[in-house]
Amino acid sequence: MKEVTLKQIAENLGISITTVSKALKNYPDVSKKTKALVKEEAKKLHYKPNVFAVNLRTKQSKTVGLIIPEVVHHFFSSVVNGIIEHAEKKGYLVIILQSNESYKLEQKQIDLLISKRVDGIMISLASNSTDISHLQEVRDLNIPMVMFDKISKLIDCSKIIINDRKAAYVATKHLIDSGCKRIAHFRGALLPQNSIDRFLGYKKALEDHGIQYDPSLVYICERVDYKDGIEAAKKLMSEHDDIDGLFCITDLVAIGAISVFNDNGIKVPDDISIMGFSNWFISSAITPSLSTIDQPGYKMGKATFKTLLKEMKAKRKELPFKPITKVLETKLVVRNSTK
Amino acid sequence: MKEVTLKQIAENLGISITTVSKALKNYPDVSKKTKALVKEEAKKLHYKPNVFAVNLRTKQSKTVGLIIPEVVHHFFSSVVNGIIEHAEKKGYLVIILQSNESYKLEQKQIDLLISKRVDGIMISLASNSTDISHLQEVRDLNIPMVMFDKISKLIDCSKIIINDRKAAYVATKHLIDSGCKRIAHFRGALLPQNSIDRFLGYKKALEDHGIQYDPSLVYICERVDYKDGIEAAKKLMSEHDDIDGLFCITDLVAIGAISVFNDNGIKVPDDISIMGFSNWFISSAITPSLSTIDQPGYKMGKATFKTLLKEMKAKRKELPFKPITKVLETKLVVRNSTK
DNA sequence: TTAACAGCCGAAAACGTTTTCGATTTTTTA
DNA sequence: TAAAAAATCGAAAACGTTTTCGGCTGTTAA
Repeated sequence: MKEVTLKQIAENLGISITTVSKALKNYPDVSKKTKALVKEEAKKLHYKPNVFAVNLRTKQSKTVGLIIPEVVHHFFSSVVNGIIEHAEKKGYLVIILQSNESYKLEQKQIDLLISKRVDGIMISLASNSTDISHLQEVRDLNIPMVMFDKISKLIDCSKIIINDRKAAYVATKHLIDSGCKRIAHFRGALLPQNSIDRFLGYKKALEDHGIQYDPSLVYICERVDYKDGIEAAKKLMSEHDDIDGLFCITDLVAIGAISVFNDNGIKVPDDISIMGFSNWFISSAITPSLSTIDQPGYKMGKATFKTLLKEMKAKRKELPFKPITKVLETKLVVRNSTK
Repeated sequence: MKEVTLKQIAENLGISITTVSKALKNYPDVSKKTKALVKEEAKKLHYKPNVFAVNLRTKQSKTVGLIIPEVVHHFFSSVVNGIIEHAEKKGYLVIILQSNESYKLEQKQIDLLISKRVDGIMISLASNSTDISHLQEVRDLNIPMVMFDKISKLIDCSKIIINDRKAAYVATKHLIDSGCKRIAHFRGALLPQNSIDRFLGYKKALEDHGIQYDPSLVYICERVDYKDGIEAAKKLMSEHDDIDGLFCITDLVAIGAISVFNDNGIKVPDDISIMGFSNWFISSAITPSLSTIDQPGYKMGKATFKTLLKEMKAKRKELPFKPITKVLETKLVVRNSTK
């Protein structure tokens, strides 16, 4: 049971390997008759080109790499969804790696992808990635790369993002518009740009609407998850009793907070209005359903791959490529956790 | 700016390519002195082997394929997590494909993976995959394959599963033990084995405990999601008023049902006890928190890859490999939606 | 009749690695 | 000191494809 190769077909037909190869790829200097013959024989033998040889010869793998902080995560899995669907359509396969929010791992994985010779790399940074020499290496090797969501401004490459600051502004403004006067904010860790930007949007909205910014109303959620939300809410309750609005950096944090309020007889949204962020789909399934900002994960994945594709094409044709930055629209989603 | 190759190193050192190759791989017939020289030079030039050439020569890609019905799904993303983590440790990369529960797509993707010459394939079947000729092809080509969670009994390969029937039995028994007499079941579609097995477990538990099985208490949720849960719950409410227990095929269905009961003044668990299935982590975040069956996604991913690895190793050594079936333990998780 | 040309085909190099096997040198043994 | 054994190296084939370039045939134009 041997592999079917060009050689095999050539021998069967009594012609050269060259002609077989060219016939299968519709080169103009092969007669219609031979083309038909070759194609028929290829089909008969179930010929499939050996990708290993093709890769070696063409110097491309038709494979792209994707690094995300977490796989088990609604937003990122939506991005993955958008990416692999469009990649497959264009004949590319996707290798997925998870940095676990670790800078060290991220660095290793970049090396892995480079040594695997993927045609391009898509990455959303780990929160603690401040050193970016590994990313610079990708640029230096002239490997197409697109960053999305969690990006670094220090690297010159294409970027697909949302305007976190603006979105947070809209979220906070919605709380203000619905009558909230004392609005707390559960923010993320101090370093990640997302966390900073959302905080700044919150602050700006307050200031623009005549509400004094009060640092004691801002709580830090390091891991930005359900438990963080619970703890921050408990702390908030013990330290303040006049809060009527809360903007959380994540739906998950918001859900944690809601559960605390539910347990303590604080009515949402009557006593306190709550905004989440992401529109993780479970936010429509809790009680009360959560008002939030829709973060378009699928679209981001799609745009990320399409941009990478352009860059890969340009590279193959040895054309210059100017990195672009695309800002995707977010949407305010009003449900029952706000008035 | 040329690529660094073995040839390059050989020329620099005035020795042969063969020796360089062997030195880097610690062949015994290279002197310590040359080895040191070669390694030093390799490091100096940042030599990285060309995987394309290695693949061609060794006939393996050190890459495995993974096909799942859905990426944006808590259980499957947990499996993905378990797989890619352990694969990376062993030097394998993972290509992820999503069948979108479509048999047609699944078939194409298998072909894709075959033509990419992955070293092995892991797959959880689409619900409507009854024809399994594409899987048989994988077997025929002697490509290592492991099926997990949604499997087909007709294919002779390794399988990693849970005992759905037993788990459903435990879930239903928990309802019975806590005093429920009239227990409804929101099941999945008619075809998928999971759906059938969970239904059978439910039925068996009733029968074993002297409760008459009543077909009118079983509702079908085609898509097994939140909306299905809502609709089934509404229907249940309109058709029956004596239900005191409900076992749902999925946490998501259960959450949908709970929201309906919440809205209609039906107290959970006082009026009706509810069991989910999966222990999707949001189930601890809703009110009331959901009692459920823990389905070990991460462990399943880990076991799936490890089994595949064994099979790949056996193949390389041309040893026979006897497919195994591993049944992972599930756990009853009691929270506040049951008494 | 010759030159030019189009149409068709194949030899051969190249991609970069791995591995077999034989050659050469050095060391050990008798 | 000669023979045997060990240590070290390299030539070359192989993996299967793509592509350049030149050759051959037969037709057309001058």
